[in-house]
Amino acid sequence: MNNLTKRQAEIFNFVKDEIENNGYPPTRSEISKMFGFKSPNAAEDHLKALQRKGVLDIAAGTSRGITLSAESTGIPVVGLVSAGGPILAEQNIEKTIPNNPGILAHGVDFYLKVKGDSMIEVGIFENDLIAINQKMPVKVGNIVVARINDEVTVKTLNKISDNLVVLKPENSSYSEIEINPKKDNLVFEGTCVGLLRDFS
Amino acid sequence: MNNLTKRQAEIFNFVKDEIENNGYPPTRSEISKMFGFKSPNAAEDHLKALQRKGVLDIAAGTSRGITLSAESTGIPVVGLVSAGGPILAEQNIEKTIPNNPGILAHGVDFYLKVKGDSMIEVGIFENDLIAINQKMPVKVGNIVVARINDEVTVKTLNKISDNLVVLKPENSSYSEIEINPKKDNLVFEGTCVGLLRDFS
DNA sequence: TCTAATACTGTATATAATTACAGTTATGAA
DNA sequence: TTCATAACTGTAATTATATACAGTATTAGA
Repeated sequence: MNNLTKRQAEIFNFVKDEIENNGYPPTRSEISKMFGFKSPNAAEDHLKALQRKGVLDIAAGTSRGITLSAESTGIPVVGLVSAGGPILAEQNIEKTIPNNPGILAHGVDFYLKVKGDSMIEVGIFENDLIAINQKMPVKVGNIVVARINDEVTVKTLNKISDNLVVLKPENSSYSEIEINPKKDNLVFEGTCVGLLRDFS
Repeated sequence: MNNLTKRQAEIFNFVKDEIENNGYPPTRSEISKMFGFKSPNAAEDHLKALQRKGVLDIAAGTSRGITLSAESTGIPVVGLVSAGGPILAEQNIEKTIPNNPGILAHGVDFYLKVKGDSMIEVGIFENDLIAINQKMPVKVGNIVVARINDEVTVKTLNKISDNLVVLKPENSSYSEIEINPKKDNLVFEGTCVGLLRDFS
């Protein structure tokens, strides 16, 4: 998010949660009640700040006229880039697509656009979007997004130990990748929790 | 929907669209303005009727406190059943999942849970949910949901003419299905516009 | 045929909600 | 130090909104 203060982030998250849980945005009073403000103007000030910072849109003279701005809504879609740096860096984000809570069993932190055919035997095809959860512990048997020396790849995790990690492509014409995490720089970016394909 | 009158359906759809487009529900005045009512009470009456019929929930004393009820939100997921009757009949609906406008390029009328392996070569696997659009014209080359004499199947449409329709499984161990629409009862239930897979 | 439900108009009012203005205190940057 | 920003309190006013009550005309079902 766009350098919100801690407090602003709290307010923002409350607004977001209220929209998600209630189906409509909160009023200034409801925000104030939640945070113990004695004046609705405290909430008003925060909303204005959040609007200034571009994460909220506020319709004037409209009760509950708060919406999340385009930037703050949506889940980023990143390409399978080989470059270094954080996978969610701005320059990697191709677009964002609306959040869809409740469709997949696990939370989705970002979507990764698949390149290549190394996973076709489990039905992951080029240009599919795979939904990635960054917080789940990586587990043998799961499909993971791994970064090996700044190269990002999607494979099934087949073995994980102190000095050997085995990543298995799901395509019999490719061979397994063996990594020694002590020698090579290996980072797990997340676990694949879903797949989205758009036929068009 | 639950036997709404034509007018009630119009109001309902307006409320639904407003929530989708604005991010928050309309007021009675806004509804009245839209439909040309000279009294906000006309809207109030309709909302009460929609609440009585179970398609809306209304929070008392709350501005814009309108939410779509669980039944009226969400897209149905149906199993690939062989039984006759409409595919979206209540007994076929396994569950509903939240609507996710904007993720797929085309509208989704329902999701179909895939059985079998006849489409694995295009990455459609057993238990995948394929997103179906019922309104798009069926086109050669697209993946379609077809009902042949009360049996529902998912295949690529390879040829369509007055007396021959060819459906092609995307798995080399299966053979093409040739249907004479004049002899066999063939109905296209829709076109596959997306795919959703939950790894869990 | 009677009755309930539908689909409104018209009026009115309490209250829900936005939002401006005037302050206070604390903090970090110029 | 000075100034802008953040994070509030407190008050108040306008307006946005929900919602009741009293009607009327039409339609659909029992």
